[in-house]
Amino acid sequence: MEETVIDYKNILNNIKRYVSLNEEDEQQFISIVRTTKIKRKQFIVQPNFICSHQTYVLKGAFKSYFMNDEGTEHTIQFAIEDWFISDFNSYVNQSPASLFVEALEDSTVQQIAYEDVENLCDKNPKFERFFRLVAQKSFAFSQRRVLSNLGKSAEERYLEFFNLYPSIVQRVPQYALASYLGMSPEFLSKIKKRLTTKS
Amino acid sequence: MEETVIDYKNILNNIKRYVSLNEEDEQQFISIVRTTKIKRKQFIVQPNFICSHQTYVLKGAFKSYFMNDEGTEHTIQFAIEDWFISDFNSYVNQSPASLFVEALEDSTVQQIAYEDVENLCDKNPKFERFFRLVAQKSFAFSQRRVLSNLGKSAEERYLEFFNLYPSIVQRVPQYALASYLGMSPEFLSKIKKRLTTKS
DNA sequence: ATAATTTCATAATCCAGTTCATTTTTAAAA
DNA sequence: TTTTAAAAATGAACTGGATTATGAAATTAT
Repeated sequence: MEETVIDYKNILNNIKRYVSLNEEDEQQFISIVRTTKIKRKQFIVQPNFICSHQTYVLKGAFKSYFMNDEGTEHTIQFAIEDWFISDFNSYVNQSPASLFVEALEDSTVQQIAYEDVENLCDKNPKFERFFRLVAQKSFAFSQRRVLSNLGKSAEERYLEFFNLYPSIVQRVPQYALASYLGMSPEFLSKIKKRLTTKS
Repeated sequence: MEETVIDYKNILNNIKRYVSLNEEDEQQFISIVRTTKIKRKQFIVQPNFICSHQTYVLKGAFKSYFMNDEGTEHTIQFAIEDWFISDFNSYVNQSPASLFVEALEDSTVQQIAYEDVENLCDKNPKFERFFRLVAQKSFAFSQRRVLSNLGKSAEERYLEFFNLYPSIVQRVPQYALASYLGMSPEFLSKIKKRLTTKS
């Protein structure tokens, strides 16, 4: 038999970085959270289906990626513990997704549905505030990331990512990382060799 | 003597795409808006200064750009009538900007200050909602833009931009557009020639 | 108007990164 | 454990787009 004590501490702490919550607020939020196990290689978002949930990673690892007409995979984001992941465009507009979101390991996630979130925001302005701040910070963060890569060579991009997220580099397949960093897997391989033989 | 009847219709309609406003809401919002004229080549945001306002373009055109260590200009965004522009990362975190925002023409803008916005959101949940939705949509939009350029050649990126924003192509300097599209001005010139001689 | 400054066009050369083809290593499945 | 499949490494040949340089055209300022 499997242990099923569900832990809301992490996701609640995440929220509390932006707004303070009392006991009742916490209960309101918990009531819309659904905890699920996801097997490696399983998809939680797929193109043409509407992305109905935001997913918080309690344990495990995911990648989101776009597949273009030629069938080339373009990695958009990685998510490990304490990160959110989704096809945000599909989620916000409740329109068909263009991304895959796939588990890279057996994982446990906590999901909240679009409608429940909207209702919660309606009912309790603290959450309206939380989701405003999160969206703003996420947008700001994504712009900062664009900036920090501007004019950088492939090697510089790899080094920057390695310094920021060493644990992710170990954990995800190298071809997915190459794709995320905007280079071919062969070239990333070459870079890594250059770096190890150099030092 | 200069005419100074200030027009709030446009910026209010922009808000009303997301939330409905009664007379009092409108007054609340108008009270924090400041209308200013900006001369061509004037900066409204500069690196190391905190970006204290969001700027709505009532008339005119702007670009935001990043200058890297080698002094190369990287255009991030254009804004013409009915667009907002700022260094959003600096604005949201009230941290020093890394972008320039510069007027490309003599312009008229309407600005709202960070603190006033936060107070307004506190006071009136409609605006909390509005700024949540805007941030979410902006983030979603920026992600969509990234996707639509993935795996595209320089020519395809130019064509896509041209189809979406023909008026901007006419209005902004070509080197700035090239920089926005992530190519050298020489190469954009080559592309345009290729396209005109082809047809 | 006209001088000064930006912006745009064109062409030759060059290189960072891709593509393709093969081999080796690692990990999943049975 | 063995089999099978997926991922990583390696190297040779190639290319999209950058760089550099120079002149022409268009704006802006005087």
